[in-house]
Amino acid sequence: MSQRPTLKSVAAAAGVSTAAVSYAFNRPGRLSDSLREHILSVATELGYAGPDAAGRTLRTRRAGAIGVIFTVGLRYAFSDPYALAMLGGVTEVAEPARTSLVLIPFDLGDGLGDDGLREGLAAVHQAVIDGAIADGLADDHPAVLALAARNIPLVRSQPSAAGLSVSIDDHAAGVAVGGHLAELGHREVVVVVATPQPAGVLVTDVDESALYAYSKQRLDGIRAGLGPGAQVRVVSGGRNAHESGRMAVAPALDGGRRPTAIAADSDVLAGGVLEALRVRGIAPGRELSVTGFDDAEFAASAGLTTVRQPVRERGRAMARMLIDPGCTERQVLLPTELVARSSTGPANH
Amino acid sequence: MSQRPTLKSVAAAAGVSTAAVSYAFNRPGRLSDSLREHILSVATELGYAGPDAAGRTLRTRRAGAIGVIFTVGLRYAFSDPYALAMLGGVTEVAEPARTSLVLIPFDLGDGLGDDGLREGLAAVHQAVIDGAIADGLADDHPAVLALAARNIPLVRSQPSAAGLSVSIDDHAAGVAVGGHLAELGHREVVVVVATPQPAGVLVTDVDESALYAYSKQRLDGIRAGLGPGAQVRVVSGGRNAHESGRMAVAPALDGGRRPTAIAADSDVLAGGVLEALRVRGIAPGRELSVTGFDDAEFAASAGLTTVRQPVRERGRAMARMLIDPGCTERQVLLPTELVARSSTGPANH
DNA sequence: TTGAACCTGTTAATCGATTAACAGGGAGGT
DNA sequence: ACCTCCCTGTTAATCGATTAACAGGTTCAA
Repeated sequence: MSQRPTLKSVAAAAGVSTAAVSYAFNRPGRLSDSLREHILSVATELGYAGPDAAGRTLRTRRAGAIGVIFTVGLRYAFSDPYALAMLGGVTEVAEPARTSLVLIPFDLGDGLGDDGLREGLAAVHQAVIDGAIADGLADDHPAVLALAARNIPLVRSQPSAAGLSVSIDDHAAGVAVGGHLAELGHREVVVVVATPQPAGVLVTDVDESALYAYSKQRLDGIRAGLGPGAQVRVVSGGRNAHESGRMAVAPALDGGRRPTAIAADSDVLAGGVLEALRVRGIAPGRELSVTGFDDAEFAASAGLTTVRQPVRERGRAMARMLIDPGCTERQVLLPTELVARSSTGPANH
Repeated sequence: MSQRPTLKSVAAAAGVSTAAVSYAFNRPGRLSDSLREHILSVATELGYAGPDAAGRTLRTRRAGAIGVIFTVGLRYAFSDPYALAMLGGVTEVAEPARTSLVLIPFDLGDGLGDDGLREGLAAVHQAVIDGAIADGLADDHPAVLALAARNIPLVRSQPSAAGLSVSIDDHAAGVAVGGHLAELGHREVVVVVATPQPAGVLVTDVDESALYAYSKQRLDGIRAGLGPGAQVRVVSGGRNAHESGRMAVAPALDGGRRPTAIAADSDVLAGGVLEALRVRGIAPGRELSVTGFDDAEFAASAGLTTVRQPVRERGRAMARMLIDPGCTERQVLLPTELVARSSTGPANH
């Protein structure tokens, strides 16, 4: 008696078939007005608010939601300008389509046991979604593999054989940065990247095979753009955050030969680098060149040389692929553009 | 044959019961190692990635996800500092609990027909969640009603008879603002609020019954704090955004008698107000007083008098109520504090 | 008068999984 | 020799809904 009301119990109480109740909620017009009203009134009387979401999703095989997973821990996403712009783009498309956004956490933890891994990916398996977006994760990342194994459409941020993707040419963008620095005469460059570690965990001897996929490509591009003979060191201050960039400056400058340029993997990191330089009284562009990535809002006013990419449009395109049935594109390549500003200058003053 | 594999088909292929397959994935140890491995290998062979989320959710009645709905259109949330701080707090609790966050869009549209309404709330009904958070919406808002009718726990941002809530005393905070202004001698005050309209839609003659619940309370508080005889006008520039605050200044100053203070409903709005004053060459605090709400990060450096509230903690507390089984609190009241800075000063210079 | 077409409502199969209850067989204790 | 307990695996009920197919009754035109 005190059970939660269901379609069935409403039908019983109203003296009709379950089909009728279902129609009353989902297809007004399929029933006579009088019966529909009767059913609806019985429903409210019983405190029945409409068909249960789980039951309906199982039956119709439609969840009305798309999932999103990130490189960055979910709790940091809300302070990461890149992630926010991306999500904003996704929402622009999802909201008018009445589609919910499911932000899915995952935690690979330290225990690498198979079961521990499945545990950390519980939310990825559990998420009730019609499709998913994986941003920044490599194709062989466990969370991406888990998502790909579920037979739902998956949009990646790098082109992947025959799969859906929205990407930029990270390697070419890296070449542009490297080429720009090479033209200015830079031969000693430190690259600052984000890694999955918490912010503030400094890694000077970065294992390049463990880099985020996009970082690796940009790095290779920078090396190619700089040409042979250039010295490139990689430093990380943890996740993609202002603080990480700040922390990375000390090991960049103090260890061994001093670089003439620092190339950061994002504008947020570059912002931290610039701040650290200011504290040390080093003039960006004159004494030391700095580059960023993304062309975030503050980059222009900070005079930061960076690679512009249409982040918001990226989110839109990714969502479109999942939501718009008329969308036939499967692999979108977005343009990038090097924007030279005052934070870069000649290596030999 | 080309069907998506299911628990049943895997069981058939492996020559075992469906129960065995289920246990293989969910309860290692319930089966002998040999059988488990056999099942798992058959599963991978068939391309079966594990139990289907929809089916499992229906059976277990657990979704592993909580929903969030906002006052602000979802696509704006990602640029609203308040919303971001709130979401950040929610995530701090949800992520370690491997719980997904479902951002639910809703659209009341213009057509007020019953069916149109149900249509606009489709995502609210459809969302597969274990509980939900409604922030900023009044108890009688259609989206909140729809959510409340689903028999899942709902956390509101205002105390509501016997329901879960995490709130601040908006009225008292308003009184604090009003009292502060009254002490300084202000008798003509313009209150700037956010309304559901898009940014940039100016409303000078605000219908107070249509205000967001929290706005209404703060407004009443401000009136009470100012005491009898004070003149209060309400202006809105649309949704909670910098731009809205900027737009609101013209009608605030130009219409009729000139106020000596502007009280904004959020720091973001206040930021817009300050900018507009700067353009007009009016000195905040000396010629015209300005107050905000929230104590956002930039408020201190901008010298903005505001009401501090622990937004992040609010998100955490809301999430805890839904996720932590050991959480017994049902109605949490968070503290607020008036922070007087340089943007307010005596009315009679 | 005869169908055709439409309106309403029902029957019953199905979506994909979980888990209490049960049962057979060995191990081990007395 | 007998009883109990543990280990593995199965049976079968159930979670809450959707919808193709069908059927009885009207309506209406020819």
